[in-house]
Amino acid sequence: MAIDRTKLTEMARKFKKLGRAFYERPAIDIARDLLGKILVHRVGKRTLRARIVETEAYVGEHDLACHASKGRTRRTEIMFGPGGHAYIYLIYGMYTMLNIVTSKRDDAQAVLIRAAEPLDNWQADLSGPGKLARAFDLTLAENGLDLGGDKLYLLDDADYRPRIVTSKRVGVEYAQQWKDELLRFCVADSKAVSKPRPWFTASSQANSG
DNA sequence: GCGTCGATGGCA
DNA sequence: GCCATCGACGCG
Repeated sequence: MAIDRTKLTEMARKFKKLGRAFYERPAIDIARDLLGKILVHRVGKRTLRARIVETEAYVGEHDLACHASKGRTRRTEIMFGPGGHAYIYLIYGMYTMLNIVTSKRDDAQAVLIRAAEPLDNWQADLSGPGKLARAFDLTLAENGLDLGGDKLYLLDDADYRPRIVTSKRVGVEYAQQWKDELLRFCVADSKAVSKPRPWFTASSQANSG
């Protein structure tokens, strides 16, 4: 059968790999913009793909929830580098968290990828940062990967315009005044968003399906 | 459905 | 001694 040239051109326009210009902006903007984007990890013969539906912004050294607020250490060094790299760290001795380093060199900001909807008929539960990183086979060995490469990267989906809900970040009770900042971003009504779901109150969540 | 608890290891 | 978590367990 003949190659559908029109369709290929359309796909190329719609699903462009995100590059330097996208990443070298503030984390708060990128956290919003990443909703609906497609995360890709090529591991062996497999290509794992999912649509991002939940993120959190960690906005710099002054943000007490941001690891960079501890200053430059071996762990946080990657955050102080240029945007467009993966910051992956171990938490609770058994889970890794995938973050996207944003902004420019010496401005340590990042976006945590918290949940996604699997694509390509991939049956996986990606509703939570630990589950997502595990399913995507992301370990400390992938820390620092350049998202401009062909191993781990993000694709735009130019026509996807989700409705967005903001809420407080999860698990940062220690961060004093920063714990209540609305820096968590979710695709409204996506079933893949992790708990607590920001669009339900405690009681309505108990009464729903 | 909801609260509580413990696993488990890098890092400062 | 902390953790940007998760799943198992007990409750009534």
